[in-house]
Amino acid sequence: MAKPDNRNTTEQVFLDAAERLLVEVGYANITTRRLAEEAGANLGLVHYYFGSMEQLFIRVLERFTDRLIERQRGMYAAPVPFIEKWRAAMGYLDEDLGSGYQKIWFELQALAWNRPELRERLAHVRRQWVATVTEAFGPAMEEYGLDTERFPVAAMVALVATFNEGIILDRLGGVTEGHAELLEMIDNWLVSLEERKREKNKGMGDDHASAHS
Amino acid sequence: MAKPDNRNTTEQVFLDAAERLLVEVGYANITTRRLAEEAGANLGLVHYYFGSMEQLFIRVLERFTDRLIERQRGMYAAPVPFIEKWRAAMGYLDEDLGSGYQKIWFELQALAWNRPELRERLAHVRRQWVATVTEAFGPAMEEYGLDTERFPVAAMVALVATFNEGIILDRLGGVTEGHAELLEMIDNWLVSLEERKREKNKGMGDDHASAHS
DNA sequence: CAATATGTTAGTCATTTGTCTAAGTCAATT
DNA sequence: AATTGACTTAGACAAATGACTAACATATTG
Repeated sequence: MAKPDNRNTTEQVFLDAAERLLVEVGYANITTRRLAEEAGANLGLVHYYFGSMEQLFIRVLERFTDRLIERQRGMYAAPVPFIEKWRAAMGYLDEDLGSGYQKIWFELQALAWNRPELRERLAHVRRQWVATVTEAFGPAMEEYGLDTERFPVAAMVALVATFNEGIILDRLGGVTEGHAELLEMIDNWLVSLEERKREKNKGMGDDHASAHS
Repeated sequence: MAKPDNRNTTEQVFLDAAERLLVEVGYANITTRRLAEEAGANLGLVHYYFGSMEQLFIRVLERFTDRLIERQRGMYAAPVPFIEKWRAAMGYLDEDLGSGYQKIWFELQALAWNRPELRERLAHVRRQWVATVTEAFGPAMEEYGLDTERFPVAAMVALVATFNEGIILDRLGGVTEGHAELLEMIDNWLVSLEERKREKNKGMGDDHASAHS
């Protein structure tokens, strides 16, 4: 298959094929032969590169989660207003559905429910995700003047994390009812918070707002 | 196995065994032989009663969702204050985790991602769930004096539905961080809404509040 | 060029899989 | 007690599975 390059290439070909099959048929229906066929490679190579299907799935998970965290970090670290980060994040909901990212992600989760080894890594990813979002939420909530006594940052982050997962789960099941209303409600709320913030800033010296353009 | 009773008994024995295996090993690791062993029944009976594993899973899903919807309906139809319904619903989050209900439920969902036939039924259950919750939320939000223009009932129901699913998903992966804070935040909020309601009622004639005890 | 490490192929192996059948058991009805 | 029908059993079958190996090809290095 991948003659010109080093060992890494064929390995990636297998991981790519595995991701495609996760989208198409789910983890339970992936066999060594099916994987080899999808990768356009020989059956024996699966054993040569990964040793077993179990190890292959671990590699798929590692590569996938690395990319996921990197993207998440990049998005929230960008120097743009919070509402734009939010909209970018919500945009991924649609984008990732079409690309099959979410199917891969949730197939790996379902696989991990029955493999303690994988669960550990999943939990780790989730912790990094929460940490990243928390870093963005803390300052944003302060800017917006939200009462973090009544609405702790940890609670808000947990709310966002869970309802995001729920939305994805719904969509994988073909359900979209209520999603648009929900996202619109939140967006409207953020817009009102932005407006309130701007008025407040104006109240105590508007040199900050006007000095920019 | 189940000699004394009619055909129904052995069938239920298989369905019970299937649920137990869904909890223990997941749908992907259930084979006809393993199922028969778990049920303490003969291998051939699987074919006799269900024809195939596919059909068996359909029966498991049907029985399970029927019970789920019935419970949900009963809970929200009870003539108690909304906050009590809410607390009962949140109580199920812990209860169902211990009993394995959530594992069964999500294994069936994961199975359905790759079986259009099952997806249909899942979506149907979800619609009934939303309908039931909406019936309880509409009146409650009105009582609490929430602005349903800014916070549409459909959006709030979708929020609750999705974050619930997300919490369950987290817990199946062994993650519980932030959940307590989130549930506490919501509970506090509901308590404050209850108080506000009581004060408002007092303001416009307190015969309603005092005439009770 | 020879030697060596790396990558690939075709094919084998023992198990396990889902499905199906023919023979058997047993209780209720006639 | 014989017959009927529902229920159960042991066993068989082809097909598919994961794991593995010995031989071959290729590229890299000395």
